[in-house]
Amino acid sequence: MVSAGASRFMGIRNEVTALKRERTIAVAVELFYERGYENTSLDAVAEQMGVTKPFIYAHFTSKAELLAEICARGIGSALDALESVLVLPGSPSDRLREVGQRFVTAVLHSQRHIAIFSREEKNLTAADFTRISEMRREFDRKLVALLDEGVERGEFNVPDTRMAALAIGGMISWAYVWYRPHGRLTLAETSEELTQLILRMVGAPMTPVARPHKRKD
Amino acid sequence: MVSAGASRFMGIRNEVTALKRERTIAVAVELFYERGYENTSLDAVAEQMGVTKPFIYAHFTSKAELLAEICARGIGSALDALESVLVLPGSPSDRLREVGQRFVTAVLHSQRHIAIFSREEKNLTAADFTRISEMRREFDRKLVALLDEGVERGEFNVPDTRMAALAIGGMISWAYVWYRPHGRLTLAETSEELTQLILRMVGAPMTPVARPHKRKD
DNA sequence: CCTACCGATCGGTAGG
DNA sequence: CCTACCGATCGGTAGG
Repeated sequence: MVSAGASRFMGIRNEVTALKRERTIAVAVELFYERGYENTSLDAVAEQMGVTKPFIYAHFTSKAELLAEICARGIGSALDALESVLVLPGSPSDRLREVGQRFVTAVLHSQRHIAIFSREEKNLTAADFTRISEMRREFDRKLVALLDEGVERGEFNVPDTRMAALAIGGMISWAYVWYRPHGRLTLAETSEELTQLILRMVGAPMTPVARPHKRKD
Repeated sequence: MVSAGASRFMGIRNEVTALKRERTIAVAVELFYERGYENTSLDAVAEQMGVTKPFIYAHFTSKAELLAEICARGIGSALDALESVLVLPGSPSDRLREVGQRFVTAVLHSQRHIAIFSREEKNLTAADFTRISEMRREFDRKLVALLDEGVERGEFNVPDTRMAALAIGGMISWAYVWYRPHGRLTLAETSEELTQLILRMVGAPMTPVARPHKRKD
């Protein structure tokens, strides 16, 4: 992924190119999310940016490539969140709690990307779909491994870790459907609640229900 | 919904009409699910049935109506499953267990319908989308009410029943993504496992492998 | 309910 | 990277 932090390694030319790609992707995310991929013409994307279609084709070879980039970022952010925890020390319970927090946060921050991947799967090329699905399977495998470790150490009580991983993944991924940034609960509260539900589901040792309230000691 | 059981109340003419609608819907479900709604022409649907497009327009006013019917059946089957339990006697735990079984079963039987609704939301007319979304909200409200009842009676331990209902709904709905009819687990096994996870998540008693929850803080 | 067709949309590109 | 365009697709319908 091209991030602002990489700028210092790029010439001004590449930097401008990267910026144009980023802007195009950002606009496409918005429109694909609001109207759907097939209901969004590249003319509409270009118009939203104040340019014309060939501008887009200077940076992407096809509409489907733009879609693939968006989907890969969505799944990638969830996978990154998981992997960032797996290198940390701590008990399986501690790490699963941290996974919950980061995974939920990633999904909610990438809400639109995740929604687009969920909806537009059939509009990806076969190669892109395979690649991105592999990322999803990678996520599942690593989550299963964490659950297995917790079971082995006697911290979790789960009869079928593969199914539990799918249940956890689904329960969180589905949040893209109902979460609203200015809804009843903040992102942090939502993340905290869902993490508690995950821990309870796998029978992790109960910590006092950490409601997002200020403690008054 | 028109079912075979209604035949005795219909003339042969209406029965034939109903049959044609059913066949059209069945073929459309298959193709919309496999290729996506926008990638499926009505010519393709008609061809699959050995007829031509005007055959379809004799029974549906538009492609979007066909889509709406499919989506409504998917959500309707989940809602029916929930409502069929709410009229039964029994403790909240008993009924939640039954909801788990029936809801999972309904989702997996309607897997393709649920997938199509999840993906094609943006292709529904505004009116259809509102109507079907209302069914989904109805589902959530009724599940929240059941959880609330369990909390009041001290059977469940859930800090936020609205979020728990969304988590349960999501975890099960998501099964359309990964469930495979001839996969590792049968439908009954999948249903049983997921139901156990639900019960554990809300702190319901009697889970065979449950541990006592510490409630001091 | 078929044949035949229309009108609109749109991804992609030639030419400059 | 713009203007201008092409070619294909497809929802929907007239006419019989």
